Amino acid sequence: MKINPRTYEAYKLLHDGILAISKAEQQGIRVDMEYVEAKKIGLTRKIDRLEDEFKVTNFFKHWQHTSRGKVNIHSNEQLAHYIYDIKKIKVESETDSGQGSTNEEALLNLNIPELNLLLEVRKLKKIRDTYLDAFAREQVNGYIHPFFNLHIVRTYRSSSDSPNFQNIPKRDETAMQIVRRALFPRPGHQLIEVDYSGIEVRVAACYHKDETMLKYLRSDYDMHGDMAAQIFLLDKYEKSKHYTLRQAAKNGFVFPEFYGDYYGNCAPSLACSWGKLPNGKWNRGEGIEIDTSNYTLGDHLIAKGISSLSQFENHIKKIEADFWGRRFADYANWKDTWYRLYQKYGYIDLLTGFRCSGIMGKNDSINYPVQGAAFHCLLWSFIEVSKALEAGGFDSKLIGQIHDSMILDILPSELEDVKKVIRKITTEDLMNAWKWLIVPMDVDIEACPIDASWAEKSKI
DNA sequence: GGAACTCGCCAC
DNA sequence: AAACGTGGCGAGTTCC
Repeated sequence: MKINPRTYEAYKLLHDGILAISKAEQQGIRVDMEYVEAKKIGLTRKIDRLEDEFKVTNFFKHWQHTSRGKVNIHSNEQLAHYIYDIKKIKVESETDSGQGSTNEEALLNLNIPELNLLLEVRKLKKIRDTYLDAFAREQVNGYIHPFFNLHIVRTYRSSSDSPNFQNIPKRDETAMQIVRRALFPRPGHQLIEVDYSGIEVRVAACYHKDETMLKYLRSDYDMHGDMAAQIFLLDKYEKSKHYTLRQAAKNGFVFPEFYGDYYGNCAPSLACSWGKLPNGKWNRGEGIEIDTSNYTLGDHLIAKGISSLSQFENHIKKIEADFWGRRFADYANWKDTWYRLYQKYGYIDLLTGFRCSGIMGKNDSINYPVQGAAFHCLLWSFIEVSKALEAGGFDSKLIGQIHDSMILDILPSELEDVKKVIRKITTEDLMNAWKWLIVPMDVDIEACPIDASWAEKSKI
């Protein structure tokens, strides 16, 4: 049987990939079990205290009083029934199945102070029961060996389990500190993480080849800064003053739009992050300062003639039209063409030789090939780094991977050499291996001090 | 008593 | 016309 060379190349990537990954899995990550056990006890104490505090509130007493059986304060079904059926509070947001929502956002919107206790308990239980328990359960002789699967995900990305090493808390400072404090390198070593910067945006550009996007990616021009200026009506974007707004533009508009979201979702979520008053006007007193004075974003937008959410939504609608109609018109055209091709043939082919078939919506057909090929850049690099470390007789080892990054356990005296090896592979060698990569690639490297936990990672 | 479901929440 | 992509996992719950 004749095999398409592209298919063979894809097969080979998974074959070499799983070999490199299995070596990392064997290596494992050290866990401080004394710390884990002590922390679990501490968290349990805190959780018990918060639960006791909750159980003497009028809110709980009424909930229990109106309930047939014994209330389980961790049952969202019971909570939703009490809030929306018994207390008859209007449902503002629903779950996928159409029930009244009890997630954090929904509960905060109810403005019931007692519920903050429940939310705090949820956070602590998540840390204890999902992360610390998993480390304790999965560790063997003080090391966990997370699995990294290449055969699960529809997009040909990876997944991880037992324990999942790809969703360790990072953004929430408290959760991050508690959980990452449990993970260590081998004695005398240090942990480092190497991640590709903006890899999905770059890989997407290799599909659509949008002229404006290529310019952004091949130069120092700042796409998110430009979008911040447009969205927040700044005369001139200045990194020192407007960095928060740049983050808001990036995470509240640009990325959601790339994933297929639209202004109807983006505008309200952008707006609520700096405080919209109940009457729909901007809150003058609070919000993000856009310069060093007390002049807030609310003040600024009102001055620019946007004083209500509906005006802001209309503003974002226009920006979206400009975003896809003018700024990234080639990109938008590619999305249409690409989806039509899927509809015609029933499958899509990735730049890395993989084929996705099955039922897909438009967003799926656009996102799958990007997500998959972006991960394959990481996987290719992971394989090459694994081979290079072995061939070079290094004692530094790969220990894991998180979609666009690799994590290593480093012998400090090898750090500089390992960094050189990695930089060459991830930038030069990858570009040479895959000619479809038409924009430069770049990696950020973060490191922990010697013998320090993974909570102490910082840019180097 | 386990499979399968919903919901919430962690990551990229 | 529709409207954010991919996972893993714990707890509660229901089904068989």
